[in-house]
Amino acid sequence: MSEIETRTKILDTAERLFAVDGFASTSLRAITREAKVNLAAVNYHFGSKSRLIEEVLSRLATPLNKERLRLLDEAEARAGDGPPKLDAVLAAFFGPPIRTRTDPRYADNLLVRLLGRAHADPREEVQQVLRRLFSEPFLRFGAALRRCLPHLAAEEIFWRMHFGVGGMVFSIAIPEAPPRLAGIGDKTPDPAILLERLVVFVKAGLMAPPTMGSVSGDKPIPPSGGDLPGGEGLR
Amino acid sequence: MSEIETRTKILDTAERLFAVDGFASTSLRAITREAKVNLAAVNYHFGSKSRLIEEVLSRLATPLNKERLRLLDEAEARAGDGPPKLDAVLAAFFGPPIRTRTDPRYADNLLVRLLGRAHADPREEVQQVLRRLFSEPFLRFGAALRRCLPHLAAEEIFWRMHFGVGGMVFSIAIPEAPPRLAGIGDKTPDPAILLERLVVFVKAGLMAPPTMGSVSGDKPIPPSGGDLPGGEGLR
DNA sequence: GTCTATAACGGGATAGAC
DNA sequence: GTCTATCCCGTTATAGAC
Repeated sequence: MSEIETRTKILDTAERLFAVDGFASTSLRAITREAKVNLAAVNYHFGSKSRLIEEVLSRLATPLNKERLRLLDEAEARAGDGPPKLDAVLAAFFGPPIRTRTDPRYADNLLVRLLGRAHADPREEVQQVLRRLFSEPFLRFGAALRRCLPHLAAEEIFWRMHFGVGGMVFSIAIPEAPPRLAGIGDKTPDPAILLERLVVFVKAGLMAPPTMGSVSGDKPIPPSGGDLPGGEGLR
Repeated sequence: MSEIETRTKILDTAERLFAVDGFASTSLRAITREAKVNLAAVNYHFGSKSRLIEEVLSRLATPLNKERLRLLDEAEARAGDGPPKLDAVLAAFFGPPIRTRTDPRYADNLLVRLLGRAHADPREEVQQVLRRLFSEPFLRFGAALRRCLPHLAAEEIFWRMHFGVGGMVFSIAIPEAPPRLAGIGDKTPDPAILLERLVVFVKAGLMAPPTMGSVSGDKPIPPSGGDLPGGEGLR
């Protein structure tokens, strides 16, 4: 068996198992057993489990980011000198990951689930990889959104976008809880419909009026640290 | 040392470590070391790590649910026979977990972080516990929201609520990624402000027009919102 | 009830034959 | 490059002393 095949088989299998069971619960033994390769091959090709995780993530992030940025570029080009359309920006961001379901390799939302696992992983090494892979596209989308929503502080856009990412990750990527919780049924609905629901939801959330002041019922704490507006702020 | 003290010390320490490092990455050794109790005490008092996790979760869920439902009852009482106010319902749902930061035991958003870890955990046993603990309150809030938003299909409300929960969990509960990703700085902002941002965001999302694919017998959304490039996207 | 000691197991990593 | 065999460690769990 050629070296490349082995490497790829490991990556493919690891990707699937990581997405379904999480990184911590997936052992190298399970991966190599399913991939029908030898246990030692992982360390030979990747050096360690950590670096295998890193490889898996960066292999999927590269085309994903490219596609997202391509769509964003298109949206900005269509808008000329003005701000791009909010719908187009959101579709460029949320569309590519969700549409990967049409790729047979990523059936069952494998890619989005994997992203969810990574985002939820507490280990600093995983978080580092995520920052390395996604910081730049995230910043570009942040900039585009600021142009769409000039009345909002950059910090507010940032957090609202994070709520949206959280929504995607939690509802689609980590499908354990949602479907059964409320007795709606066992099956996750068609991802295309979820995408539409999500974009509608996030768009409305982004277009909400700026946040100011504190929600009733919460008594503020002596301001030793954080203060409301601006503060540490944005560049 | 009394039996109760030991048990409680284990619960307190486990809670903190689980919240910070996740369930899988926290060993019983780490817990007993920090709690200054014997390793075997965990198995003596709880039987297994799984049941310790269950205990930790149910200990925090009980008062949390009680408070949430109390606030919901109040909101419904204030509304008389009409539907409760949407703001009040959302504040009843999101407020209690976030406000736990004023409890010194849950400083640093420990409670919400723990909820996040649990929701993101792939293990069926953990998901079972979550369903057991949170199904009933979740259904009650779902019913209240349906009364606030009678034009939305129950399924749509359900998913939008999940997006909101995802937003909370991902942005507040799992703080590894957000603050640093976009160069906004290292510190998580004041949770009171986050709560308000979140409520504003979720409220707007809930009040968005129905999604096109929804089963509610309603008018389709304005088509200006639905253009998702990429063809495959929506049906 | 609590702790010491250890069992029983599975994990990741590695040396060395081929 | 690949595989076999093995190492060493940390894990949960348990048996038995106190």
